[in-house]
Amino acid sequence: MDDYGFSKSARLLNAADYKAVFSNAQFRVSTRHFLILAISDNRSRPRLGLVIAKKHVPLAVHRNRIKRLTRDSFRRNSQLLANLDIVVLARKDADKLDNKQISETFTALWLELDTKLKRNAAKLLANE
RNA sequence: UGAGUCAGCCGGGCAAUUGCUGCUUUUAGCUCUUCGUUUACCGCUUAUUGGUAGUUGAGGAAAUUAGCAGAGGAAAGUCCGGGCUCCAUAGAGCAGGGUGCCAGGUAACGCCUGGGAGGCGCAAGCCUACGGCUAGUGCAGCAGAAAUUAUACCGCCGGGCUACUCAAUUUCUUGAAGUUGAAUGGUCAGGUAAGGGUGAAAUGGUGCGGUAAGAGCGCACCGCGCGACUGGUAACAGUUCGUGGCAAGGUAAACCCCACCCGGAGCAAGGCCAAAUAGGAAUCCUUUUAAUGCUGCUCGCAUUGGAUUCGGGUAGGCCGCUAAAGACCUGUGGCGACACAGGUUGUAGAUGAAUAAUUGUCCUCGACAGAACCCGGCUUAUAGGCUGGCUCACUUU
RNA sequence: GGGGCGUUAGCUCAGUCGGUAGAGCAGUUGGCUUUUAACCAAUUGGUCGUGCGUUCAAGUCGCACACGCCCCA
Repeated sequence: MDDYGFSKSARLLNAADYKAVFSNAQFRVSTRHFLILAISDNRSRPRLGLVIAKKHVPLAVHRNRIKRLTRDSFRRNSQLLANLDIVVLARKDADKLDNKQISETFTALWLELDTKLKRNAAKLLANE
């Protein structure tokens, strides 16, 4: 698990995968510009899906930019995210941020997600 | 040098590290899987055949090695045209829609080129839905006398009748009556279209003659219509000739007429494989009505009915999917758009959707903006920069 | 990606054939009522999405652009 690749096995591929995440999201973290939903799975690797609505980011160029930056941040931090299926949604004015701000935002969000995940695991252990 | 105008081109560069997609390629035969071969075991049957594990052959997926390629001039809007696919082989008529000076180019176009006409500009040059209201029908508020084969309200003009005033003159006794003329007013029947606050628009313009006053009523010049002639393929043009006193207002991005063009849907088209699920599906043959579909309608065509056979099909996957009316160079023809011939080159193909991120560095400090079946146009957005032609102004020689 | 529709007062909508744009609700003022609501009367409010064009005249006709909505797997 020391590669930083982002191939098809690391993406959500069809409508069923997305539906699973939306309908029973276990973890939610967000900022003013982004919302992250996630569920834990028994896979060996994390998977990412992106939902960048045209309504919130009107220009195709900006949508593509946000997706690229999100993927890049995801693959750099994939060790943190163990076996999660993650969906990232863009909110309004997400296109107003520059590249550096987006990268920083995601790094922070991954960390927050990681702490939530660990707390959850600890809780499960305590219950047992 | 400055201002302008037209045409063409570029659309951050370089390096390092880490990534993505496609194609080709390397490796281990460790993982999964499809089809075939064959061995053993198990179950079942008249025969077949099915399952599990292994041998071996071919292929695929994923991984791995290396290499190559990887957004635009608008990729955009979807405003037109074409290819391609299905609907019948794309058919007939009506309806409907589009185009609209002429000629040419093109696969085609609402595009482009050349020409004509009109308009703008000192000029280079630019702009124009630019057929027909002397085929028909309709429309024009308010204002104005009048809004359409013009009309006659005011005004102007002479005439008849009449009222009154003035002047001249006749008759007879101071005064009165009559006649004639002039001015003014009223009235009657006419003549006029020069002038008349209006209005977007008022039925040729200027001058002279003419007249009671006026008027293309007549004449000259200008303008306009029609015909001929000449030039031009044509639109159209003319210091040309003849003819008409002028009759013909606006609106067709009003209905409409004329000429030419258009079948419908769209890659979410359409085809193939195929969990789930539901009971039909495919092929052949046949016929009347009805229903549905092919476009709004009519004609016309197809399907539902019977027989034979066993596959059909949603999620998902694959094909369609990129070599093309291609790009570049040279030559020939043409004013040109473009065409033809020869040569060179091989240039994204994603699918929750690739072409990027970070750092360094340089400069002029980087605009508008992201392919989704493919082309030809148009339109709209766009920081800054480069090249060439032409025009005007100024300066110098 | 493709196809279709819309934009008029604060809100919901009319506007036929081009001729100075209306209705209902809401708002304001007055009346009625002890007061409020209801009711009655009067009244305010419009760059007709934006621009260019055709026309004497454009909400209406033509073109371009902007924004919003719906449908097709």
